[in-house]
Amino acid sequence: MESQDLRSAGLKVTGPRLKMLELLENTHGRHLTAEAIYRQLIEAGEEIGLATVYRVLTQFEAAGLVTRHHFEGGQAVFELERGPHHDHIVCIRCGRVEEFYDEAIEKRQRAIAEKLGFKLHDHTLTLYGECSRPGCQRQNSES
Amino acid sequence: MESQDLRSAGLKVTGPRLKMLELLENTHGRHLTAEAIYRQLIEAGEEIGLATVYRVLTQFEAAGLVTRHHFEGGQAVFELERGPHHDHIVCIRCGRVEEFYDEAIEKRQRAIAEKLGFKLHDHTLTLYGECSRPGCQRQNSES
DNA sequence: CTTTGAATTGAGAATGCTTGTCATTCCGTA
DNA sequence: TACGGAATGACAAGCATTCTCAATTCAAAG
Ligand SMILES: [Mn+2]
Ligand SMILES: [Mn+2]
Ligand SMILES: [Zn+2]
Ligand SMILES: [Zn+2]
Repeated sequence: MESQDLRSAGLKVTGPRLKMLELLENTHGRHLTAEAIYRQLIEAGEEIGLATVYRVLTQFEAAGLVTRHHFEGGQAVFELERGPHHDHIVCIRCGRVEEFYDEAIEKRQRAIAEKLGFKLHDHTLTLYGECSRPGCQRQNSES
Repeated sequence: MESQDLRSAGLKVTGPRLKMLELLENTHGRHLTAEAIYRQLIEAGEEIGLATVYRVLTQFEAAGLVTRHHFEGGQAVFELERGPHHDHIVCIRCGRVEEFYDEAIEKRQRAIAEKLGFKLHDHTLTLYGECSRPGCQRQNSES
Protein backbone atom coordinates (compact mmCIF):
# COMPACT_ATOMS: atom_id res chain seq x y z
CA MET A 1 0.00 0.00 0.00
CA GLU A 2 1.26 3.44 -0.91
CA SER A 3 0.03 4.91 2.36
CA GLN A 4 2.87 3.12 4.06
CA ASP A 5 5.43 4.52 1.61
CA LEU A 6 4.22 7.98 2.49
CA ARG A 7 4.23 7.42 6.23
CA SER A 8 7.72 5.95 6.24
CA ALA A 9 8.82 8.97 4.24
CA GLY A 10 7.51 11.14 7.05
CA LEU A 11 4.68 12.53 4.93
CA LYS A 12 1.06 12.81 5.95
CA VAL A 13 -1.24 10.57 3.92
CA THR A 14 -3.41 12.79 1.74
CA GLY A 15 -5.48 12.40 -1.40
CA PRO A 16 -3.17 14.28 -3.74
CA ARG A 17 -0.08 12.49 -2.51
CA LEU A 18 -1.71 9.08 -2.86
CA LYS A 19 -3.00 9.79 -6.34
CA MET A 20 0.38 11.03 -7.47
CA LEU A 21 2.19 8.01 -6.08
CA GLU A 22 -0.28 5.69 -7.76
CA LEU A 23 0.14 7.42 -11.08
CA LEU A 24 3.91 7.31 -10.82
CA GLU A 25 3.81 3.59 -10.02
CA ASN A 26 1.44 2.81 -12.87
CA THR A 27 3.63 4.62 -15.37
CA HIS A 28 6.89 3.21 -14.07
CA GLY A 29 9.74 3.49 -16.49
CA ARG A 30 8.37 6.77 -17.78
CA HIS A 31 9.74 10.21 -17.21
CA LEU A 32 6.90 12.65 -16.65
CA THR A 33 6.71 16.42 -16.44
CA ALA A 34 4.77 18.02 -13.59
CA GLU A 35 2.35 19.32 -16.17
CA ALA A 36 1.81 15.81 -17.57
CA ILE A 37 1.12 14.43 -14.12
CA TYR A 38 -1.32 17.25 -13.45
CA ARG A 39 -3.08 16.76 -16.76
CA GLN A 40 -3.48 13.02 -16.31
CA LEU A 41 -4.94 13.41 -12.86
CA ILE A 42 -7.39 16.04 -14.05
CA GLU A 43 -8.41 13.87 -16.98
CA ALA A 44 -8.95 11.03 -14.51
CA GLY A 45 -11.43 13.26 -12.71
CA GLU A 46 -9.24 14.06 -9.73
CA GLU A 47 -9.36 17.48 -8.17
CA ILE A 48 -5.85 18.79 -7.81
CA GLY A 49 -3.90 21.96 -8.44
CA LEU A 50 -0.72 22.36 -10.43
CA ALA A 51 0.95 24.07 -7.49
CA THR A 52 0.25 21.00 -5.39
CA VAL A 53 1.80 18.75 -7.99
CA TYR A 54 5.00 20.80 -7.94
CA ARG A 55 5.00 21.01 -4.17
CA VAL A 56 4.48 17.29 -3.68
CA LEU A 57 7.06 16.36 -6.29
CA THR A 58 9.60 18.45 -4.43
CA GLN A 59 8.66 16.68 -1.20
CA PHE A 60 8.91 13.28 -2.86
CA GLU A 61 12.30 14.24 -4.17
CA ALA A 62 13.49 15.33 -0.73
CA ALA A 63 12.21 12.03 0.64
CA GLY A 64 14.09 10.08 -2.02
CA LEU A 65 10.91 8.70 -3.58
CA VAL A 66 11.40 10.49 -6.86
CA THR A 67 14.23 11.80 -9.01
CA ARG A 68 14.14 15.04 -10.96
CA HIS A 69 15.95 15.38 -14.29
CA HIS A 70 16.63 18.43 -16.42
CA PHE A 71 16.76 17.19 -19.99
CA GLU A 72 16.67 19.71 -22.82
CA GLY A 73 13.52 21.71 -23.24
CA GLY A 74 12.57 23.71 -20.19
CA GLN A 75 10.39 21.36 -18.19
CA ALA A 76 11.91 19.09 -15.59
CA VAL A 77 10.89 15.44 -15.68
CA PHE A 78 10.30 13.16 -12.73
CA GLU A 79 10.51 9.42 -12.28
CA LEU A 80 9.77 7.09 -9.42
CA GLU A 81 12.98 6.06 -7.70
CA ARG A 82 13.13 2.33 -8.17
CA GLY A 83 16.30 0.32 -8.15
CA PRO A 84 19.81 1.65 -8.54
CA HIS A 85 21.24 4.75 -10.17
CA HIS A 86 21.18 5.07 -13.93
CA ASP A 87 21.78 7.65 -16.63
CA HIS A 88 19.75 8.46 -19.74
CA ILE A 89 19.84 8.67 -23.49
CA VAL A 90 17.15 10.83 -25.08
CA CYS A 91 15.92 10.81 -28.69
CA ILE A 92 16.08 14.35 -30.05
CA ARG A 93 13.30 13.55 -32.52
CA CYS A 94 10.62 11.61 -30.68
CA GLY A 95 11.65 12.26 -27.09
CA ARG A 96 11.96 8.61 -26.13
CA VAL A 97 14.12 8.03 -23.06
CA GLU A 98 16.21 4.93 -22.48
CA GLU A 99 18.18 4.19 -19.37
CA PHE A 100 21.63 2.74 -18.94
CA TYR A 101 24.25 2.13 -16.32
CA ASP A 102 27.94 1.83 -17.02
CA GLU A 103 30.30 0.96 -14.20
CA ALA A 104 33.36 2.01 -16.19
CA ILE A 105 31.97 5.53 -16.58
CA GLU A 106 31.00 5.74 -12.93
CA LYS A 107 34.49 4.67 -11.92
CA ARG A 108 36.18 7.22 -14.17
CA GLN A 109 33.98 9.95 -12.72
CA ARG A 110 35.13 9.13 -9.22
CA ALA A 111 38.75 9.12 -10.34
CA ILE A 112 38.38 12.48 -12.09
CA ALA A 113 36.74 14.13 -9.10
CA GLU A 114 39.47 12.88 -6.83
CA LYS A 115 42.25 14.01 -9.14
CA LEU A 116 40.74 17.51 -9.26
CA GLY A 117 40.34 17.63 -5.50
CA PHE A 118 36.54 17.49 -5.37
CA LYS A 119 34.43 15.44 -2.99
CA LEU A 120 31.94 14.05 -5.50
CA HIS A 121 28.28 14.38 -4.53
CA ASP A 122 26.39 13.80 -7.69
CA HIS A 123 26.45 13.88 -11.46
CA THR A 124 24.26 14.14 -14.50
CA LEU A 125 25.03 12.34 -17.72
CA THR A 126 22.61 12.51 -20.62
CA LEU A 127 23.25 11.40 -24.17
CA TYR A 128 21.24 12.89 -27.04
CA GLY A 129 20.75 11.17 -30.37
CA GLU A 130 18.29 9.79 -32.87
CA CYS A 131 16.69 6.50 -32.01
CA SER A 132 15.89 3.72 -34.45
CA ARG A 133 12.32 3.05 -33.48
CA PRO A 134 10.09 2.54 -36.54
CA GLY A 135 7.55 5.18 -35.55
CA CYS A 136 10.13 7.72 -34.41
CA GLN A 137 9.07 11.21 -35.39
CA ARG A 138 8.94 14.67 -33.95
CA GLN A 139 6.70 14.86 -30.90
CA ASN A 140 4.45 17.62 -29.57
CA SER A 141 3.87 16.90 -25.88
CA GLU A 142 3.55 14.22 -23.25
CA SER A 143 0.46 12.15 -22.59
CA MET B 1 40.98 40.85 -34.94
CA GLU B 2 37.53 39.80 -33.79
CA SER B 3 35.88 41.49 -36.77
CA GLN B 4 37.22 38.67 -38.88
CA ASP B 5 35.81 36.02 -36.54
CA LEU B 6 32.41 37.62 -36.92
CA ARG B 7 32.59 37.92 -40.68
CA SER B 8 33.69 34.32 -41.15
CA ALA B 9 30.81 33.29 -38.93
CA GLY B 10 28.50 35.06 -41.36
CA LEU B 11 27.61 37.78 -38.88
CA LYS B 12 27.58 41.49 -39.54
CA VAL B 13 30.23 43.39 -37.58
CA THR B 14 28.48 45.53 -35.00
CA GLY B 15 29.40 47.23 -31.76
CA PRO B 16 27.53 44.91 -29.42
CA ARG B 17 28.88 41.80 -31.09
CA LEU B 18 32.44 43.06 -30.98
CA LYS B 19 32.22 44.08 -27.34
CA MET B 20 30.76 40.74 -26.37
CA LEU B 21 33.42 38.79 -28.24
CA GLU B 22 36.14 40.86 -26.61
CA LEU B 23 34.73 40.28 -23.18
CA LEU B 24 34.45 36.56 -23.78
CA GLU B 25 38.05 36.41 -24.95
CA ASN B 26 39.34 38.41 -22.02
CA THR B 27 37.61 36.16 -19.54
CA HIS B 28 38.55 32.92 -21.26
CA GLY B 29 38.21 29.87 -19.11
CA ARG B 30 35.23 31.39 -17.36
CA HIS B 31 31.64 30.40 -17.67
CA LEU B 32 29.44 33.49 -17.69
CA THR B 33 25.71 34.04 -17.46
CA ALA B 34 24.03 36.39 -19.93
CA GLU B 35 23.26 38.65 -17.01
CA ALA B 36 26.92 38.73 -15.96
CA ILE B 37 28.01 39.65 -19.48
CA TYR B 38 25.38 42.38 -19.61
CA ARG B 39 26.38 43.75 -16.22
CA GLN B 40 30.08 43.86 -17.05
CA LEU B 41 29.49 45.70 -20.30
CA ILE B 42 27.24 48.24 -18.61
CA GLU B 43 29.80 48.77 -15.87
CA ALA B 44 32.41 49.29 -18.57
CA GLY B 45 30.27 52.11 -19.89
CA GLU B 46 28.96 50.32 -22.95
CA GLU B 47 25.42 50.91 -24.13
CA ILE B 48 23.75 47.57 -24.65
CA GLY B 49 20.47 45.85 -23.84
CA LEU B 50 19.98 42.55 -22.09
CA ALA B 51 17.83 41.33 -24.95
CA THR B 52 20.71 41.97 -27.32
CA VAL B 53 23.06 39.96 -25.13
CA TYR B 54 20.72 36.98 -25.22
CA ARG B 55 20.12 37.36 -28.95
CA VAL B 56 23.79 37.60 -29.80
CA LEU B 57 24.73 34.70 -27.55
CA THR B 58 22.19 32.55 -29.38
CA GLN B 59 23.71 33.64 -32.68
CA PHE B 60 27.23 32.92 -31.44
CA GLU B 61 26.06 29.52 -30.34
CA ALA B 62 24.52 28.78 -33.73
CA ALA B 63 27.77 29.90 -35.35
CA GLY B 64 29.78 27.59 -33.11
CA LEU B 65 31.63 30.46 -31.43
CA VAL B 66 30.14 29.82 -28.03
CA THR B 67 28.78 26.91 -26.01
CA ARG B 68 25.78 27.09 -23.71
CA HIS B 69 25.59 24.99 -20.55
CA HIS B 70 22.72 24.35 -18.17
CA PHE B 71 24.30 23.72 -14.80
CA GLU B 72 22.09 23.71 -11.73
CA GLY B 73 20.46 26.98 -10.80
CA GLY B 74 18.29 28.40 -13.53
CA GLN B 75 20.64 30.60 -15.51
CA ALA B 76 22.46 29.19 -18.51
CA VAL B 77 26.19 29.86 -18.70
CA PHE B 78 28.21 30.55 -21.82
CA GLU B 79 31.85 30.06 -22.70
CA LEU B 80 33.93 30.87 -25.73
CA GLU B 81 34.47 27.78 -27.82
CA ARG B 82 38.20 27.30 -27.80
CA GLY B 83 39.92 24.00 -28.34
CA PRO B 84 38.31 20.59 -28.15
CA HIS B 85 35.28 19.26 -26.33
CA HIS B 86 35.33 18.95 -22.56
CA ASP B 87 32.99 18.29 -19.67
CA HIS B 88 32.67 20.04 -16.31
CA ILE B 89 32.82 19.59 -12.57
CA VAL B 90 31.07 22.24 -10.51
CA CYS B 91 31.56 23.07 -6.83
CA ILE B 92 28.18 23.06 -5.12
CA ARG B 93 29.46 25.49 -2.50
CA CYS B 94 31.44 28.19 -4.28
CA GLY B 95 30.33 27.59 -7.85
CA ARG B 96 33.83 27.11 -9.23
CA VAL B 97 33.91 25.25 -12.52
CA GLU B 98 36.74 22.99 -13.62
CA GLU B 99 37.02 21.31 -16.99
CA PHE B 100 38.11 17.82 -17.88
CA TYR B 101 38.22 15.46 -20.79
CA ASP B 102 38.28 11.69 -20.50
CA GLU B 103 38.65 9.60 -23.60
CA ALA B 104 37.55 6.42 -21.82
CA ILE B 105 34.21 8.03 -20.92
CA GLU B 106 33.73 9.39 -24.43
CA LYS B 107 34.40 5.97 -25.88
CA ARG B 108 31.95 4.23 -23.55
CA GLN B 109 29.28 6.77 -24.47
CA ARG B 110 29.66 5.96 -28.14
CA ALA B 111 29.47 2.25 -27.40
CA ILE B 112 26.33 2.67 -25.27
CA ALA B 113 24.55 4.76 -27.90
CA GLU B 114 25.34 2.18 -30.54
CA LYS B 115 24.20 -0.72 -28.41
CA LEU B 116 20.87 1.04 -27.77
CA GLY B 117 20.41 1.86 -31.45
CA PHE B 118 20.87 5.62 -31.20
CA LYS B 119 22.85 7.82 -33.58
CA LEU B 120 24.70 9.91 -30.99
CA HIS B 121 24.59 13.66 -31.56
CA ASP B 122 25.63 15.15 -28.31
CA HIS B 123 25.93 14.69 -24.58
CA THR B 124 26.14 16.56 -21.31
CA LEU B 125 28.18 15.31 -18.39
CA THR B 126 28.49 17.43 -15.28
CA LEU B 127 29.89 16.33 -11.94
CA TYR B 128 28.88 18.12 -8.75
CA GLY B 129 30.96 18.13 -5.60
CA GLU B 130 32.80 20.20 -3.03
CA CYS B 131 36.11 21.64 -4.09
CA SER B 132 39.18 21.94 -1.89
CA ARG B 133 40.07 25.53 -2.59
CA PRO B 134 41.08 27.38 0.60
CA GLY B 135 38.60 30.22 0.16
CA CYS B 136 35.73 27.97 -0.94
CA GLN B 137 32.45 29.21 0.50
CA ARG B 138 28.90 29.77 -0.54
CA GLN B 139 28.61 32.32 -3.31
CA ASN B 140 25.96 34.92 -4.13
CA SER B 141 26.38 35.84 -7.79
CA GLU B 142 28.81 36.22 -10.64
CA SER B 143 31.07 39.15 -11.22
C1' DC C 1 -16.87 9.58 17.58
C1' DT C 2 -16.01 14.62 18.25
C1' DT C 3 -12.56 18.20 18.98
C1' DT C 4 -8.63 20.75 17.66
C1' DG C 5 -4.31 22.60 15.94
C1' DA C 6 -1.11 22.06 12.63
C1' DA C 7 -0.20 20.54 7.96
C1' DT C 8 -1.95 20.59 3.34
C1' DT C 9 -4.44 22.25 -0.44
C1' DG C 10 -6.08 25.08 -4.63
C1' DA C 11 -6.36 29.44 -6.92
C1' DG C 12 -4.15 33.00 -8.43
C1' DA C 13 -0.45 36.24 -8.04
C1' DA C 14 4.36 36.64 -8.32
C1' DT C 15 9.03 35.41 -9.69
C1' DG C 16 13.19 34.62 -12.55
C1' DC C 17 15.02 33.66 -16.86
C1' DT C 18 14.47 34.11 -21.60
C1' DT C 19 12.27 35.45 -25.95
C1' DG C 20 9.16 38.38 -28.86
C1' DT C 21 7.68 43.04 -30.69
C1' DC C 22 8.54 47.18 -32.89
C1' DA C 23 10.16 51.72 -33.87
C1' DT C 24 14.77 53.51 -34.42
C1' DT C 25 19.52 53.06 -35.77
C1' DC C 26 23.35 50.94 -38.08
C1' DC C 27 26.03 48.27 -41.61
C1' DG C 28 27.73 47.35 -46.01
C1' DT C 29 27.06 47.43 -50.72
C1' DA C 30 25.97 49.85 -54.94
C1' DT D 1 26.75 59.21 -50.27
C1' DA D 2 22.24 56.87 -50.53
C1' DC D 3 19.60 52.90 -49.68
C1' DG D 4 17.36 48.59 -47.83
C1' DG D 5 17.69 45.07 -44.95
C1' DA D 6 19.75 43.61 -40.60
C1' DA D 7 20.55 44.76 -35.81
C1' DT D 8 19.52 47.20 -31.64
C1' DG D 9 17.31 48.71 -27.13
C1' DA D 10 13.31 49.27 -24.35
C1' DC D 11 9.63 47.01 -22.91
C1' DA D 12 6.09 43.64 -22.98
C1' DA D 13 5.14 38.88 -23.05
C1' DG D 14 6.00 33.82 -22.30
C1' DC D 15 7.04 29.88 -19.66
C1' DA D 16 8.14 26.96 -15.83
C1' DT D 17 8.11 27.14 -11.20
C1' DT D 18 7.34 29.05 -6.54
C1' DC D 19 4.91 31.92 -3.21
C1' DT D 20 0.77 33.61 -0.58
C1' DC D 21 -3.16 32.89 1.91
C1' DA D 22 -7.79 31.62 3.13
C1' DA D 23 -10.22 27.31 3.27
C1' DT D 24 -9.90 22.38 3.98
C1' DT D 25 -8.14 18.09 5.71
C1' DC D 26 -5.47 15.06 8.54
C1' DA D 27 -4.40 12.53 12.72
C1' DA D 28 -3.70 12.63 17.54
C1' DA D 29 -6.13 13.16 21.69
C1' DG D 30 -9.96 13.36 24.50
MN1 LIG E 1 15.25 7.08 -15.50
MN1 LIG F 1 34.04 24.82 -20.21
ZN1 LIG G 1 13.12 8.64 -31.61
ZN1 LIG H 1 34.26 25.35 -3.90
